[in-house]
Amino acid sequence: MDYLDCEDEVLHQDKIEEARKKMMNEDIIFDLSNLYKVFSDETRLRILNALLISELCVCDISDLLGMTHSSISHQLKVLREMKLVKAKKVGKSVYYSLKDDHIQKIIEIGVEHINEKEI
Amino acid sequence: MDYLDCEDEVLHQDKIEEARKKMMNEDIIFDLSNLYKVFSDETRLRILNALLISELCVCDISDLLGMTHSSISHQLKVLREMKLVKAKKVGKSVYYSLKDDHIQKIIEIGVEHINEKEI
DNA sequence: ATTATATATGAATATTTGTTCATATATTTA
DNA sequence: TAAATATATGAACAAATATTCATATATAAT
Repeated sequence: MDYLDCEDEVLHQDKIEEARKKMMNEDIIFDLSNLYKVFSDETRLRILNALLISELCVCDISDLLGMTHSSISHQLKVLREMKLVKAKKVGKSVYYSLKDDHIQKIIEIGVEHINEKEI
Repeated sequence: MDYLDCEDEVLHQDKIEEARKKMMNEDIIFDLSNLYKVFSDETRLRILNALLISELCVCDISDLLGMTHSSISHQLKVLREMKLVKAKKVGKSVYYSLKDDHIQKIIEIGVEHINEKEI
């Protein structure tokens, strides 16, 4: 059904071709979307924010955020799978900390954008 | 029900307090989560990626991504609301372009993280 | 004025996802 | 060894969200 299509004269074939050539490949887009998905949840952002300040065990995080251990543990699993945090087991406790400093940078740029937006 | 709680000895009150003091406020966390939500969808990332290369009308983007105008238009609305793109109407067409350069930075850091992860 | 085209949008649907609940596992203590 | 504690996880449920479909609006062309 060509009601979906625009007249040829409307399309900018040169621009479309240029974009087609220069765009990132689909695998990277997929990975990127999954990475940002991690930052799109308030609970995970709060966990990352807390770990940016101090290494913490699951109990600490639950207490700090006022949420159940289960909920926190599920989210920590997501963060582990995305290689954003690392876990260190000591006795019955598991201590979590950030794995690299991209996290801080990503959050900083986000904050910048939000602050500029308000102007 | 205190089965949710840890023994007091397990909690690190000093660290918890420090984190509580230094953490970003909830409004910013909320705004941040909404910003990253935009980047968490492949279609929106592809649109942003295309606009990073060239200004394009809705028809161009639909053609480039092989998706319906409706779908693209819905996503462009999200991008407009988050002030990530701007629209310029010329005749029947609407040309979209990026609103600021945080977008490029956010994507770049994301790509960096993904590349390092694979090592 | 009427028709066609480009874009926008509300509603419905299907999928994804965060939390809860129940339970499992691992470690420590009695 | 048995009981208690810290964490992890599968399944169920509820909420959020991307696309489709139908339709509306705005501009241009006839």
